[in-house]
Amino acid sequence: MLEKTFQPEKIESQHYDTWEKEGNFTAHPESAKDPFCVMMPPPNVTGSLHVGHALNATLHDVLVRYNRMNNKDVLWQPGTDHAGIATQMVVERKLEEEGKKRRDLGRETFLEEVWQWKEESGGTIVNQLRRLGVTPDWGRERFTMDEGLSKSVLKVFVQLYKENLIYRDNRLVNWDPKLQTAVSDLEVEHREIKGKFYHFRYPYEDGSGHISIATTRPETILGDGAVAVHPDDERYKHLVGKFVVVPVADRIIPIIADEHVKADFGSGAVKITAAHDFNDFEVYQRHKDEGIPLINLFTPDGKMNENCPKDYQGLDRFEARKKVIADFEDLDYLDKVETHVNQVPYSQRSGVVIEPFLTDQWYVDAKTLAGPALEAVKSGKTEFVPKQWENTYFHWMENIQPWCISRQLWWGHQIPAWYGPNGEIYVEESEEEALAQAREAHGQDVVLTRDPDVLDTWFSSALWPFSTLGWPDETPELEKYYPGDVLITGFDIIFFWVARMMMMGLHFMDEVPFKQVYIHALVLDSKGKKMSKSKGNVIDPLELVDKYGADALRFTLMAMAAQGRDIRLSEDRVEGYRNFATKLWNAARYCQMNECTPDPDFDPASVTYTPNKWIVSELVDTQVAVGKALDGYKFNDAASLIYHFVWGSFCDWYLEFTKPVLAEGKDMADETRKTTAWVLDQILLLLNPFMPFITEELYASLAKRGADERLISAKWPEYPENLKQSDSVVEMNWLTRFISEIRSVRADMNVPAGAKIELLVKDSSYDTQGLLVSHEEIICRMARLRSINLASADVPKGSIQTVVGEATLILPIADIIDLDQERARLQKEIQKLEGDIKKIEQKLDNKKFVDNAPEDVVKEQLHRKEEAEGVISKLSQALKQLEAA
RNA sequence: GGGCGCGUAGCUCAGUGGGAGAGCACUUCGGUGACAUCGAAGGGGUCGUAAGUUCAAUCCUUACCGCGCCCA
Repeated sequence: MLEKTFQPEKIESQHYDTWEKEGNFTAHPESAKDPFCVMMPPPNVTGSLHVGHALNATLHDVLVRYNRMNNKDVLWQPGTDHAGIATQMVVERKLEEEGKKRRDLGRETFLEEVWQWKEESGGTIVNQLRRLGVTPDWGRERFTMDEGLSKSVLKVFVQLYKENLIYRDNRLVNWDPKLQTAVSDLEVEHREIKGKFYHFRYPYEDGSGHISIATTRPETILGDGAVAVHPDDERYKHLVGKFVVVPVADRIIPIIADEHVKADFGSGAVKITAAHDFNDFEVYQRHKDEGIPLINLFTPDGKMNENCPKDYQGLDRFEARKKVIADFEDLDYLDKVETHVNQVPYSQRSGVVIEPFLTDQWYVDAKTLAGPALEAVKSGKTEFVPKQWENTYFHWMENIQPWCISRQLWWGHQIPAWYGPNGEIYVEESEEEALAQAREAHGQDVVLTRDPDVLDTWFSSALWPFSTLGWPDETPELEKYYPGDVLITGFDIIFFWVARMMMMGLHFMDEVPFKQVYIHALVLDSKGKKMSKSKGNVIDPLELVDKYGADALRFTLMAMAAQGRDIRLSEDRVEGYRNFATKLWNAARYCQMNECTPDPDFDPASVTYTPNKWIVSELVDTQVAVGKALDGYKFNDAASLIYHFVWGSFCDWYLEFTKPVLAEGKDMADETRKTTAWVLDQILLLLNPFMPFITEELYASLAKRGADERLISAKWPEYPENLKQSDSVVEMNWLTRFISEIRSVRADMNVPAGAKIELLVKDSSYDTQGLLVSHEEIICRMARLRSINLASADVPKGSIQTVVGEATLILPIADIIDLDQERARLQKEIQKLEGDIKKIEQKLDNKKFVDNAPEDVVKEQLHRKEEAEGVISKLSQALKQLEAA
């Protein structure tokens, strides 16, 4: 016998181990089955599981289990990425605690430390994922730094270089002075900061006066190369071509005209510091010939360098700012200071203010690669779900910038570029090849130095859809599983990852990496705020698993995964779906107690008892709708359909219908037992992708099955068409309405819940009388009646009356009820119906409605009107009798 | 500033060109051989505002108000 409640913690790990041990997660490239392939977005190897991962993994798992049951050869490719910056930071911090510094250890020793850390701690998130019951092919787990993937990275880099799609360039990058590396545009967070707007005066070289400029970054004045004004600005037109002296820096710079200057902002004159501002750099490029210097002021760690006046050198950039202001004030060139809100770039990685910095870096010609990637989505080869995300993708791709792929780190794929004695570059997959090339060029052996930088982590992630399948080797996996079916991820990495996989996939495989991209929600806290450690509103998915079970968490996430809307997760919902699991568990317990055991020879098409026919029909409807929902990634619809079928149709009604039959061993008892058992089995099948643990446990508990017969390897049910019997649906709809109506008036009239009362039925049709006979026991039991009798024209005084269809229901309980209350109830009911009729009549009186609306809509309104009038007439009669009493 | 999305019951959210829905919360009743992590019944909404299209708008269009996110 099953326990009274479901205790997830007792069975979860055991089932998981069994599934895995039996090889259920394994892909079979050699099999003849059609493939279904999804790629896990590789989490950071430093990461630990948050709710976003839980949502992503559950979405994958539901689809994966569903497709497995649909006889697909499923590959769910798992793995982690090496997270260059994050991992290096973690290990550096750990070394610091031991009093060691990265640079003291040297590159090789440091990397050994990182690898060691990865071996010990890198598996955290992967193990946490297992707690959710998700089933990727763990045997194929990959890591972006492992041998095969590193080989792919080398090949891609070299090939792109040789195709002129990777090049070296000297331009401004987002520089993180703390980490001392370039970071991606996408890793820069613009924060609105209340700062100061400093207005300074620059005197004209000829001593004829001064021009005012304003800046939020006074320290960059030391590197000013020009003052720019708008060419049409009447105030300044005559000054263009003049020179000004930059105070403190003591440099003479030109006044230039550029259309991008906003005349109405500040004084209308702006300083141009080309080496320290992206906009200024663009101005500089337009005016290179006008003698504008390009002066870099900083050292890589954000201090003032040798290009600054002596007394500035070595100062931190923020100290320098204060000093510039003070020096201007001393010289009386400080006009005024305003408070000002401006956008300040911060590094997401280190949290310090980003510095636009002029350096040599490696770039991918993203614009060229973006062409086919853009076209593939436009032509529908790859399709976003929901579709609106395509606009985000298009916008990004159409405005794509050169992709800076070099990082000044040690942890990552070291760039395969070697520099010769004359600074010439050899890009090859190995040092030997580079040396050979150099030997050829020089006619003798030369010493080469390898570029010390590593590649952006996303460079290797971009190759994930084919590098994990063995590329560049021509493997059976690559042949079978590329392109993948669907990529499931959050919108926040459309740029980082999706776009780049599209570019690389198309360039190297000549085919899109996946046919669909399902963009899922962000998981927010219950107040709609992003979860973050600093806000302290992080919900730990594993705590929820401990408290409510993995199934409850999974089901909650699926029930809330409506397309195009973020998820506000609250514990109440998880608790609610835990209750759902308990409900199912107890329904199974009922089946077990009543010996409803699955019969392999049972044919659901053969049932004759109407409730059995009905539940089978309802099940068929549910199965069809769930399949449709899943095929369209409507996970919330699928979850809700199963929920309502199980709780509403099966538990609340069907099992109650079976009670009289089973308790008293009626003719239909055997059929009903088999039907109940069969439907429960079908529920377990349909629910399995969502709640794998409880369903697997119940499946094993409810029948003797083969040793390896498990839901994880079962077939998704499909039913023949003849299982649906709509006459049973009509009949059961009548029955549930009939029972509900009696319950409702009983409660309204405060009839004690335990009181068994008599029911009289008047004006019933021949059909209804038949139904009353067939379902007498069920009605009596569920509506708590003593007896059901047909009434003559005389209604006992002081009865409650109500209407179902053509029949009037009479509950003669004058001794229990309050007649005034009953009068009021009837009046209220009549009023409501009259209101309905009025609305309908308004429509029907409108000639345009009758002429234009589809015929069935008009008919329906007529029908509704007649029905309401029928009920009113009966209720009015009841009211009259009451008045007479 | 540009783009996208969202305003539906107290809360969290589904949904639809033709009778407003769910879960939770709330109220009343219930200790009945599956289940109190439960059952039965009930209250509660001019579907953000205004105009337009339509026979008909919560749904389509436009504007506005409020909120969120992304990009500059």
